[in-house]
Amino acid sequence: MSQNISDPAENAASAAVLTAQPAPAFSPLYQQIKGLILQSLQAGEWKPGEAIPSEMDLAARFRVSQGTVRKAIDELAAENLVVRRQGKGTFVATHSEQQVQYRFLRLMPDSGDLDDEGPAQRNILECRRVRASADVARILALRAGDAVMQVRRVLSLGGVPTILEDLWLPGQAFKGLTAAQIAQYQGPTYAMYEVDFGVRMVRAQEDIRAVTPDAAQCALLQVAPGTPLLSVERIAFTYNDVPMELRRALYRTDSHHYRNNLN
Amino acid sequence: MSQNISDPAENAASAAVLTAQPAPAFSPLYQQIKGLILQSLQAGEWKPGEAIPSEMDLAARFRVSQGTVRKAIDELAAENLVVRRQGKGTFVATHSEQQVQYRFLRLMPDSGDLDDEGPAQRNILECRRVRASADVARILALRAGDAVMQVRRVLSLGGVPTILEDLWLPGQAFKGLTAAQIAQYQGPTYAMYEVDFGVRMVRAQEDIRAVTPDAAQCALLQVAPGTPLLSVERIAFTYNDVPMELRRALYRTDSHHYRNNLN
DNA sequence: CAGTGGTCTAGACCACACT
DNA sequence: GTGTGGTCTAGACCACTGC
Repeated sequence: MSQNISDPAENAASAAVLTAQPAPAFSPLYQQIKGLILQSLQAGEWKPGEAIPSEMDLAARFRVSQGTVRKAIDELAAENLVVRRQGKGTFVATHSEQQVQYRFLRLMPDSGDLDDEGPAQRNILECRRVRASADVARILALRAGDAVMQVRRVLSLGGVPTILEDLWLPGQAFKGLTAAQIAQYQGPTYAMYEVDFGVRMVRAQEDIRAVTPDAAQCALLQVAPGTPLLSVERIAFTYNDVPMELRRALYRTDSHHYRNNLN
Repeated sequence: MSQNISDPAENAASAAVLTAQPAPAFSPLYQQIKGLILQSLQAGEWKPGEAIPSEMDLAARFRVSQGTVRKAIDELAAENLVVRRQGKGTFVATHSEQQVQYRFLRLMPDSGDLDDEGPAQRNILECRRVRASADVARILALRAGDAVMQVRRVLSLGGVPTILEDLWLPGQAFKGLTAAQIAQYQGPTYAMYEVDFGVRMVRAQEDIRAVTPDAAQCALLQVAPGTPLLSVERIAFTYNDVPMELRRALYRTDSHHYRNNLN
């Protein structure tokens, strides 16, 4: 089959691929299916934690074979957008109820496991609406001066203040965010974003440096002046690579380390 | 088909899965095929850069359908052990001739690309045979006191000394390694391991910290005393998760940063 | 038991590379 | 053209979950 497909569930213009002239823009059927499922995820047709239709149902809906739907879902699962559970169904991935509680946190205790230290204790120092500086605006794809929510907090692991981080969130999408909301929420902050703001983080990128903290930072992390810290700048993205959060954090690495697996 | 498979190319005992009692140890056919291909890779039946037999050939050899072989190879490709090239064949992955020259190096210039800075200039300070300390032995799965090769070098990017690293390699496998060999080899050091020692690194793990270098380290990297540096401890593994190299490196992060993508 | 995802097969056809 | 990997289909059966 060499034609493109559209979602019968949509009555408007087809979401098919062939657009302009230059390239034939050949795209395998399963990629098109993947795109359509992605649109439904993005549009919130199925909420995080919910099951999406069975492979047979989707195959019928898109008028393709089950195998083609399967390959599309395989890729979505590989990208952690969806989780397959044999015998039960395929579910929209969520930062809640996930085995790995902190999916994007690569900090590990030098011995033992993160879970041994109990849940991270959050100390919110600040949560206010501010105007985006030039660089924050650039990273979040906003205009300088646009409203952003800024949060500053200290995370303690095993009772020791270990992470000092500033978060910036687009003011539009995160209107009404409060310090209490962040402090009280059980589980990952990214799970709260899903529940309270309908924003689901899908991937992130971190840039890491070694830095010397200033006096204020030393005080907050209770380290001696001159102690080197890990500077971690994280940009988190929703669907379609839209940046939705900037974090600038300092990690103590005296009893923890940043673990990265390379393949 | 619910039985296990063995490689007709081997006349000895089957490599099948069923071993002990407790679990039926059910393993899909394609996993068994994957294991058999893995054994051949490990045994050097096909060398890095060479093509492995076509899917049809492998299907015939293992007496399964092409689709089953395909799924096995899909996983091997996902783990970067082989590379598929449409119209040409499937090739054993290699650290040479790979698009990404430095597969395990996550250091990026703050602006531009690593390639803009030209090839890294290697300055070998030391290359000698020593006895493994307790911690080096533990990491490399040797006994304390076993012979290891130790290398110390400085890598300069764009003319600036940026990485100071010590390498430890099992003395057995890397007998005869010389400073000249490391210095002269064009391309990644991991490519040299393949060519000169038949050792292929398959994955790695890095533990990262922020540290303050001592006077000697400052001198070698030409930084002021007190400059914070990134400490990167990397363990590189061959097939079967056997550790074959330990690197302890210091990265300058004044004009570069460590980039990590999280999914 | 029915429904879900997971495996396996066999065959057809397409896209790409080399010759 | 021939041979390679890549896509798509249709159908059978297996493994797991929950009613």
